[in-house]
Amino acid sequence: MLNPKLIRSDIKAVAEQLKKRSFELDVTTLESLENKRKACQVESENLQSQRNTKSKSIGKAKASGADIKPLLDEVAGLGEKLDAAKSELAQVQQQMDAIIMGIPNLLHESVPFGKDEGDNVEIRRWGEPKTFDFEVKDHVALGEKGNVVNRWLDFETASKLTGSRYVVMHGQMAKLHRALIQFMLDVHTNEHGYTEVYVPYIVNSESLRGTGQLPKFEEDLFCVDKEAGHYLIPTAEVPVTNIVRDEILDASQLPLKLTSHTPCFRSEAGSYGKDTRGMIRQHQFDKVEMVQMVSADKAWATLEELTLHAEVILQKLELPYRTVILCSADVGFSAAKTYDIEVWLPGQQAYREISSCSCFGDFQARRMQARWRNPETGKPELLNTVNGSGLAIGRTLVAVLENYQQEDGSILIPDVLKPYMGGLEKLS
RNA sequence: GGAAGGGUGGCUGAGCGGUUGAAAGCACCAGUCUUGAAAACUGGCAAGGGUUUACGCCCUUCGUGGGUUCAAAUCCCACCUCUUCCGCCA
Repeated sequence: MLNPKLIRSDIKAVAEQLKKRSFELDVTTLESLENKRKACQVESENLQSQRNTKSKSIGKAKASGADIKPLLDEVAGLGEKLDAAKSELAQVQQQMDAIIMGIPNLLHESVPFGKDEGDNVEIRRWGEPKTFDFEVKDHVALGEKGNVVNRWLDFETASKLTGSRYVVMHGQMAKLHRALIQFMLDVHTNEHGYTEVYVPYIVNSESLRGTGQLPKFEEDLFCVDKEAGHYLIPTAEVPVTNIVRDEILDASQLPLKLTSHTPCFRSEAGSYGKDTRGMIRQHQFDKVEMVQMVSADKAWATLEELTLHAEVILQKLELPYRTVILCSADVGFSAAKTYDIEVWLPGQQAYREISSCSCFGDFQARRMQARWRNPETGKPELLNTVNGSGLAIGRTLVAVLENYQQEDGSILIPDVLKPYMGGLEKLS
């Protein structure tokens, strides 16, 4: 949520900035609502104030034994007028809130302008895509060996159990998947200073509002209980970030660096034809997430730092990747700036997103009322939130399979994962 | 699932129809004392919003939403949530 004061005081500038992400702000509607709001609020506060003083004087009169009847007569019609004014104000405010909650975050000035994802800009590259002297297979082909009770990657059985876009993993493949999780959590907690957290995989709608998934993107979510407003998490970002909702942190608690492994659930509505083959786009996938809550002055540096934390994982796994900055058309609703990290997939001969690291400024914090107390002023200030995948487990598994494949279809285990695989050298 | 008791400011915790936005304590900030620190003492200290050039003035907020009343932290109803006990069960 943008600062309502900013919208009020300089709506033209806000509208201008939003144009960069092709968002048309309805300035006329907003301005007229704002005028109405002002009038309504002054009106209802005046009435409220009148009633308060009169009620107080009744109390005093009663205490001193005076006759309160004339005073009661004075207040007679006030209540109804007040109710009317209040409900009008509430209506106006509701309309404004609905608009304001639907406005995306302002982009950081360093975000390049673009029309679509093709305009994202590569900013660095690490590692060389390996050349193979045999015909490479993609992960689906590599995972095919075996049968219904031991196939490495079994999409058919998963669709029997549930439907499309799920997977069953068996044996060493399931273990490798788990090894990746352990490895990433260990790196982030031991080397990058994050604290591991375990969180619910189902959250309420307030949490989803806090991080910005609701009200605008409900169709992307799996709802498990409409009445209770409970949804499966689309990312650990939601429960982890909302830990600080309605809290005022002490300066000594910053930066708050949390990491969490969770499954993620996405309906993938609107991506019907996309990535239907294999594990790239699933309704359920695991992810290790990094989240940092920091003071405003640290936000941008934190984004750089956190992005490197994600890159370190790929470096340790010796997987070639590149980092791109998302252009204005591709940055998500709540983010002010986003780096995507794309890993090289020999099976696709392409770099594919494996992590997305974003700085949200105070956009999420304002929705969540997540603050910290600045000792210099003694006043609470909104936190800034930064988060990123470190990394998506399923896609990392795909990358390991495809990059470490051998001609005979076996898979070498990356050195850093061997300790997690009981010293195993390769999957075969 | 049944029973009982709670949810109040950054935290602990009083208040249970009317100068209570809310006692007290802790924490925090400033000062006195001290070579310095601690202790002690003195003072300050909620958040959000409106309005004003400004001092200020005003409104809202005691889990959430309704209701009663001129007036609600305080009474009534519903819901959420926490604790304890019983039952059931990973």
